[in-house]
Amino acid sequence: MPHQLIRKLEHFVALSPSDKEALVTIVRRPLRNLCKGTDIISEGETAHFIRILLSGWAFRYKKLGDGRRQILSVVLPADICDTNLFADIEIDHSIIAATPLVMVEIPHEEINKMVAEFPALREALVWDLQVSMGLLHESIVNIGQRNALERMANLFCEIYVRQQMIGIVEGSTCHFPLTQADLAAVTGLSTVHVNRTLQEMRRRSLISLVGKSLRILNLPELKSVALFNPAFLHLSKPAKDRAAGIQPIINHAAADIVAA
Amino acid sequence: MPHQLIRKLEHFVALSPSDKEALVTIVRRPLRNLCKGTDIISEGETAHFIRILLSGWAFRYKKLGDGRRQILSVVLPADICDTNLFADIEIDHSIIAATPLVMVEIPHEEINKMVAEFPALREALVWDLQVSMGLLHESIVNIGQRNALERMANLFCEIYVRQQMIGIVEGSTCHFPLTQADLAAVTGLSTVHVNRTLQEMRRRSLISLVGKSLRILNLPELKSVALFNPAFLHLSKPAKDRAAGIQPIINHAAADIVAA
DNA sequence: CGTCCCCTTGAATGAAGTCAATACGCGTGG
DNA sequence: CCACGCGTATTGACTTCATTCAAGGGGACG
Repeated sequence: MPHQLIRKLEHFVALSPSDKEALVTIVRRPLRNLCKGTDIISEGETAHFIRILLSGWAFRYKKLGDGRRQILSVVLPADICDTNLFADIEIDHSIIAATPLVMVEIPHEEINKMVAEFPALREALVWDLQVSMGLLHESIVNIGQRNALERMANLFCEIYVRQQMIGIVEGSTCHFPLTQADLAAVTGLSTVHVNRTLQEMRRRSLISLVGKSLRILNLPELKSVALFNPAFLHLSKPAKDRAAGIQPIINHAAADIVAA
Repeated sequence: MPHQLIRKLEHFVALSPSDKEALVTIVRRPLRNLCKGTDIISEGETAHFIRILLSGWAFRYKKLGDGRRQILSVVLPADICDTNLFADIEIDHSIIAATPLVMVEIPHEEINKMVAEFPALREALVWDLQVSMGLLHESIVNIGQRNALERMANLFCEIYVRQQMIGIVEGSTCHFPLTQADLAAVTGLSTVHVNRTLQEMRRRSLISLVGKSLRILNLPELKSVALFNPAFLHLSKPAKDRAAGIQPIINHAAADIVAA
């Protein structure tokens, strides 16, 4: 499982074997298994550790006083649930398991020890946090400016590319366990309209979504419909590093991701 | 000017006189004056320092390929423009001066030196960053779930409370230099609908907005219409500290803010 | 005095929401 | 093996909220 985390972080910063070793070591601890629907963190709690998702999906969300709910972002395997990496802090939102999931909890003091010894890992984690913020930015633009079709297209692009970063897509197909009601809560649309928009996307042969499996039928067209912009992935700097020959293998992977 | 920054940070963490002194010292450097409409940072640039707004307002925004623009957040005096405090990183959005403004640029190395010597300041800055993320969360909920009236009401609450935190409101009145077109770009509405919603708010005697001045006529009602939730301000922990008697003066100020 | 920007207004249009009924699996248990 | 229930997906008809288009008004400023 830590392979996915390593794979993701290597998109940001080159990691030495000892960096990776440190990462594997710190993740080797009791796992927590949660059922779908369980709260991982609730608004108002104080986090004393960072939680890393090893498998399964989760939702970061907030509720309005009258019960309306908005999903802020989708948390995928190898993602860090907490927005503060190095210190205890109270959180302003909740996270709930969208599927059964496995995670580890690492106390801040251990993270701090680790990054003190392995500066590349600090850099990688900070970079990862910037990507999380970038996702929030994209989400605001998405909901504020894009119409239903563009919004959904953009979401599918985002999820697909993020899964590509951790190496769990197979060709044009990836896992996608969300219901239409989930999609509605992510995009700020109604379930009915999500349903109709999905039909429109199928009619246009952009995607197929059966069971829990998403297949991108026409990625260039999907990206174009979505006005998709992968800038939030913050890949360029390490892409440059790699272009200089530091990590040719990853370079190739990054090229896949940013390519149209 | 640094008073406002100190005042804001004291809402998060108690600062000693030497902490404050360090803050004043680091801010004492050449000021940059920018005209309204000038870009402070553009998407794709790499930030080598953090920029602190001393006076004036700015917009954090992203553009879609076809020109549509969404404002991600409003940057107020005493706010930090950059989302990465301690290291150079490429940014995924732009910031533009919404009014004429004054700011300082502090190299990351100096910030790092400062927080190494004054840990309370590190804690305060990290806390401030969490509030920025909280604002993004609120913004997603706002645009995704609230209707036009609720959205605008929420925005006015947010701006009012944030200005209260830096001590620049006078009674129920505060500065508000945005045009209706700006409001539209923040809320994801059209300018026409912003105009009509403002009329509705005036009709209901919630606010008055003349010139560049916002007056809250009925704060409880405005908060209730907005389903306003100040949790994103992350005030509770230090509020508890202060309740323990550490900083009675600020305690009082915090009480003002969180009070209905 | 004209120009530009911002605000305001009306009318028509359109995108998305709501309501309500129906259909489809799928697992459970009789 | 079938009946039942439950969550999820689909559909139609209608409503509503918000956008678009277009025009007019007011004030600041050169």
